[in-house]
Amino acid sequence: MTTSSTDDWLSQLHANGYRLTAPRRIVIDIVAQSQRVLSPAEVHRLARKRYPAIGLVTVYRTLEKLEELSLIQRVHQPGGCHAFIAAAEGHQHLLICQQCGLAEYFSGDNLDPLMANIGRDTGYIIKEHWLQFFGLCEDCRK
Amino acid sequence: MTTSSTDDWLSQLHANGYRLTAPRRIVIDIVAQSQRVLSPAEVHRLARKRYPAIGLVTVYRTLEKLEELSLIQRVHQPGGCHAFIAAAEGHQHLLICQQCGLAEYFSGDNLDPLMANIGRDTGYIIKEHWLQFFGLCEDCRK
DNA sequence: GCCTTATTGAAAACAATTGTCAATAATGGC
DNA sequence: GCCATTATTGACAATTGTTTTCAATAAGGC
Ligand SMILES: [Mn+2]
Ligand SMILES: [Mn+2]
Ligand SMILES: [Zn+2]
Ligand SMILES: [Zn+2]
Repeated sequence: MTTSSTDDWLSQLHANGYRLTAPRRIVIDIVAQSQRVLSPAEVHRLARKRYPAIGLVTVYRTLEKLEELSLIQRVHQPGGCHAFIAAAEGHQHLLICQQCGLAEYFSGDNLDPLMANIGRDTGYIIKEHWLQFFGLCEDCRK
Repeated sequence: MTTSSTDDWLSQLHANGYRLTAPRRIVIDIVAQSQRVLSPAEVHRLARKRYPAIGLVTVYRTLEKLEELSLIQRVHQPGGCHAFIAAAEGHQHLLICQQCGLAEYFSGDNLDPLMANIGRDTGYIIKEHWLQFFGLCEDCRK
């Protein structure tokens, strides 16, 4: 429980007037260090290994604050939309392993011309876009 | 309750051994004719205007069958992922109005080179992609 | 260290969805 | 058209995921 992003998140929470408690530190460390998307229930399961008394409600409340501070983002998948992962710096998109949830950010989509065309053709003002790739990570390809 | 796609969906249900009942016909007509994404509760509200006795459960069950036959697809949005809309023919993506839910399909993304790059760089086998645009439709721009 | 007040965990409340079941009605065969 | 079979319906209960309530606890500024 002592790497860069964990401490950074803790500082940001503290800077926003939130208190740094033991259960909160653990939830934050788990999510900040995870390379894969995690649901609240999964975070809870992992957190209990380190702090058996922690309640699922505390996990929800901590995730809520992290999302509010844009430190994490919700991840939508065909199977459900209840997972979270550390937010990207800047504009990036996710590539997610369908098997294990391992996630990587990428950038470099070139959607502006397409959005311009579609906007013109449909009369919509396009404000936002979602792009996500799904596949199998190196390990899960076997 | 008598346009092309409605009748087509009814035939397909029938062809798959499902019975054509009054409540089912109404749910199907509502979803088949809708230009905007609808949640189960919204479908239920609309359906009750035509068939007051219809239960929400019947709406869920009908949507389930329509999804199973790939006649509708679930729509994910920042605010929630419980909406449905008529499925696209072929590979297309959605542009959705953030205000009223009016939806249009588009195609023409050119993501193959990007997917090839990302796949090579990360070691993932990319199997699927999601792309969605969000904005304001002509009416909702005021 | 002390005091204020945010935070915690347990339990209850909510909301969305799914399962159970007896009554009803669609369908295919006659 | 009429019947028997059996899928479907709606009311209600059960689940699941999430939020609220509340008294007890413990951060953190002083
Ligand atoms: Mn982009
Ligand atoms: Mn595409
Ligand atoms: Zn994997
Ligand atoms: Zn609109």
